Amino acid sequence: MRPAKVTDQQLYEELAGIFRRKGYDGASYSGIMKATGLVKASLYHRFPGGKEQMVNAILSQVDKEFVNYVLAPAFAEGNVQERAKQVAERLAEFYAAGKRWCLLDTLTLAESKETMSHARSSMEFWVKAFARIARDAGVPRAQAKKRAQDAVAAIEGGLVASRVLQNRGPFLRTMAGLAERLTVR
Amino acid sequence: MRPAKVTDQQLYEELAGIFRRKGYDGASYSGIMKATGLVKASLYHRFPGGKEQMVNAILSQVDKEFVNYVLAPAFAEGNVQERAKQVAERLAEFYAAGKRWCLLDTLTLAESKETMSHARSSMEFWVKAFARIARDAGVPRAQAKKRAQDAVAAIEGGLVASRVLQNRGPFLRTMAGLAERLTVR
DNA sequence: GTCTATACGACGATAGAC
DNA sequence: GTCTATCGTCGTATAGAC
Repeated sequence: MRPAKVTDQQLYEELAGIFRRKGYDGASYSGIMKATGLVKASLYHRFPGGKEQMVNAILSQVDKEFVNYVLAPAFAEGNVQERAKQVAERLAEFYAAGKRWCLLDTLTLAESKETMSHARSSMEFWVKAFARIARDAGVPRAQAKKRAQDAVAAIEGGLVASRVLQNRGPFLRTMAGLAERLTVR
Repeated sequence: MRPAKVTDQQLYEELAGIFRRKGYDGASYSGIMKATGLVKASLYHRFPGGKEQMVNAILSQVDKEFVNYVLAPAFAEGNVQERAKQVAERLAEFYAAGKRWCLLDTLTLAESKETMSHARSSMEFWVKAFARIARDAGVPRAQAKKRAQDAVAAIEGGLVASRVLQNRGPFLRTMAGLAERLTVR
């Protein structure tokens, strides 16, 4: 068995980049081949299920990154305000200050049931993390969940508006106000 | 010249539906043919420029609807609160209470320059309408624009979150809070 | 204005050599 | 694990009859 040209990690990152920018249908094999340096047959060797499997692998990978890094402070010990701010910082980092779109947005136009349900789980976990912060700040349970959903929505919207308006302001302001909207009042 | 099977209006609505749900690359001619009842050659007769032209026509059509109906109250006479609420109502109607996605989101993954710049103009006009409401409510100019951008972002995000979570709550709450976020404080 | 027919490249997918 | 070669299907586009 020949040496791998690219590690799984490298491959995942390239693939995530493509699908993030182009969406499911816009991500063609010719584009994926160019980005990864692998030919089609090699890609099918690694992902016998084709694009569908690539997308699921990517979502799982991004889930890990979100759980273990981006959202981790939400479940940590310590001052709630600090934790909220740390999550906001890591989100800004993750989305490259608004220059990267969100896979949960770009992939959910394709009508694959598996992808849809995977994306839903991912976003629900995200909501849970935000709700945890809100509750730790003293917000009642029912209200905390709504607040968390609205905060996630604000981030997604910030990314869309920043993309369409070609102005990162909306995303950056959402990040700046995140801690307050989750914890205050 | 034969009678048209479908009017421009009907055609635009079907096309808008397809592109809204599938995005640019996901909207195939086979799907468009099924939805419109016209064969490929007939579609090329009406839109010699193919999908690209369809998209531009749709965006122009939707612009008209937004300017003349959805956003019209923003530039009307009368109580600001009332006008803001009316816009919110019409937006909820336009997006079918969160069941329809936004073309400005789904079309801006394709990298057509013309489409991107059209989408940007559309969203900028939207921002202007919201800013007008905010200013009429006494918000200073510079702050009004940011507030307007953030409100548009909140709506886009509400739509994305509602789609991914399969729960219209986020979109509906955004609509419910729209008038206040534009006019109060 | 709509249709049938046709062309062709791109795309998704597989077989088999190294 | 990667490659070349190949294949059928689908997406895009046009020509010409009615």
